[in-house]
Amino acid sequence: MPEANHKPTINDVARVAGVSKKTVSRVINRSPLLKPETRTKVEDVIASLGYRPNMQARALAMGRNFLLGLLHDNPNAQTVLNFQFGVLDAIRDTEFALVVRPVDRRSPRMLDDIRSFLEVQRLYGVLILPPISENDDLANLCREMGCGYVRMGSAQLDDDEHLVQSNDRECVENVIDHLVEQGHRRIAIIQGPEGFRSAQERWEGFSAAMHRHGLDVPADAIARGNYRFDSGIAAAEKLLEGSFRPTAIFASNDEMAAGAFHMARSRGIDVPSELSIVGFDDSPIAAHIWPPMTTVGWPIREMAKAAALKLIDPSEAEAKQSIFPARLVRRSSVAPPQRD
Amino acid sequence: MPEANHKPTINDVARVAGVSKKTVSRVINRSPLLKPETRTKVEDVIASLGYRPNMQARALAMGRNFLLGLLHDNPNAQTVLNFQFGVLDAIRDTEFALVVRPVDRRSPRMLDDIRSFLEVQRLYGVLILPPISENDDLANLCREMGCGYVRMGSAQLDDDEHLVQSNDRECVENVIDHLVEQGHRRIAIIQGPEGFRSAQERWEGFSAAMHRHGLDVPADAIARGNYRFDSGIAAAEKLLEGSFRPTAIFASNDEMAAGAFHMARSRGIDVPSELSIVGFDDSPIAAHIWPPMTTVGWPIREMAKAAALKLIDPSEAEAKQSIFPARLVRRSSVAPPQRD
DNA sequence: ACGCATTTGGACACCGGTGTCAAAAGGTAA
DNA sequence: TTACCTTTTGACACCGGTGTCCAAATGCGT
Repeated sequence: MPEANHKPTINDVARVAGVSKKTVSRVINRSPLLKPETRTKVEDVIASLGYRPNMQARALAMGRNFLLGLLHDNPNAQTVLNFQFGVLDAIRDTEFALVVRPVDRRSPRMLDDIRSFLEVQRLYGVLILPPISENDDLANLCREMGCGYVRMGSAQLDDDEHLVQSNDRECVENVIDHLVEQGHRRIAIIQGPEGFRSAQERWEGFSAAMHRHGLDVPADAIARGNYRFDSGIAAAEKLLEGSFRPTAIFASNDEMAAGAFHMARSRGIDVPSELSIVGFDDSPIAAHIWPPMTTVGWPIREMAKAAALKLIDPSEAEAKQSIFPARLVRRSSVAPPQRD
Repeated sequence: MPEANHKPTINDVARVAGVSKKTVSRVINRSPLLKPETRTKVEDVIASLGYRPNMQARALAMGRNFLLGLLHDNPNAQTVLNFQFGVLDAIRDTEFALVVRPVDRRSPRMLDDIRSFLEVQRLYGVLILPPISENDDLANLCREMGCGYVRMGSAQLDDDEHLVQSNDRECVENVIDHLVEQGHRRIAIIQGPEGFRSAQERWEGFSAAMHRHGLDVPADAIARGNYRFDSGIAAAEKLLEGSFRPTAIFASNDEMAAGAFHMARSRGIDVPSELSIVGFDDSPIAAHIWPPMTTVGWPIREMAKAAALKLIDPSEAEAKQSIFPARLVRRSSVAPPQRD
């Protein structure tokens, strides 16, 4: 007799369908060696009983949880959030859930902490966000622990590693082209922090484009920040006080660009008539600041979704490495330079 | 003989220590009815073997996972992120992990989706963020599913429900007092969306303070937004075009306040000399916009941490309901009004 | 009709913990 | 010493799935 309101288990399904547990298990796991009519019969019983497999039991038996992990150590919090939404989008309507785990890049115990985390949680796979995605030890750890992983926005790696990135470098070149078209020739850059690949890529794009246009990039035209607002203020101050007298500044992310806005404003310099500024990321601040900021947008949510699907959907996993297009978002922080 | 590099299980520990599985289990679960010397002996073996309990097995046996869930449906994404960091802070150095789950407030299947999510994940407990924390059906569902929960920033509830909130209302009164001290008398408000308790609280604080100061609040002094930037622009436009001619605007959150900045700027109105603006939340935009915005900050990370501890730490759980202090953050978007 | 190769299905052990309950150990009183 | 009670421990079933491996069923050639 069927009990009152007891959650049906695989045994109940098997009993009602007149097959064994294992056969039901095969149906659930889409085993190909089942007679179609058996499959249908079992599926009907599953539906009529409202059976749902117990994830904890599966996790125990398979030694692996139905959880995706998000490993991040990101100075730009907004990016993390967008990334989350992309992953959540990918796993909507699946049995997967998303576990978020911050990583302390500077801690000497970082690897041990993550090892212990992976040991305990037995994740199905992890998505590693920049900049920590550039850490090869971390990637090796994941592999060693038998945990799938996708590295985001990092450099070209072994062919068998999953990677999702965007064409930052090329897009920064487009930014410079745009500024040059507007008539700018003294263009300065606020670089991202040393050792960050994204910062390196953006610098290379800048440098290549400037060179292509035959424009100088003296030391006075270069300042370095750490991707945070305050560092953008300081970097802009250095650039504006130097002898280079830029008519345009490219900042390697929007936060620092906003810092440059701040500095310009506090020195009474009008943006864009006296100084053009371009950022990178198309984060909310870019649209909310005054004047609305021209920046580079990259499809972070789509990238996150693709990364998650690489982990959970074998058919998506075939292309190990994907590149998504970034594009220039034109707003109002760029104008032709004033004549000297 | 001890095997090569096989992860030790509770059986290994029991065998080496010369006790039964169950005794080891008792040690792990801090059962009080163990002889201290037995406990010590087993703990030594655990340490020497480097044993770590398998969470999947525990989850199966106990019908409950060691996961905390974060349920949110929040138009202000930054808040979600801060909240996450607070929770992660609380569960650092524990065996818990954090699962993030967005909720679609407008979907008719919302409750079914969450039910299914809770059924599958068997979370230890969930933290419910505003505004969805105001939904009693959701709270009841959690209780029904045997899942612990803490509601954030909602109203006074049954005494046996966990609740963490801040004194929004009182703090908005302080905002108005501050504006009045500066000499403002025509103060307008941009309300949050209808049906949000936070919006309601902030409105009540505004209204009470205005009344206390004997100041009028005509219809022209009230506009409503939805907590997003664009709605702040529209609301500010309405206020600035009306006959009320406010000298100060209080916006119920920073995003909308930033929209008001935007509108003022696009109409050539200077902030703060011609118009003072105050926001709420102390989100990054408040500090990054020009001029830096006076706003109300509330200790969201501490609140999140407290909420998480209520779920996982019995000693923290005693105080069912906590209130944290919000405070005025003075920056540069408030100045005395110009004479008419 | 029969033997043999190939599907398909099922019994059973196993994953690594926890709960139950009775037995063993220890302590005190008679 | 025995009876009796309390504290501490262990044998065993159980959570709800999956993997192994063998038996039963099916298809096919002769």
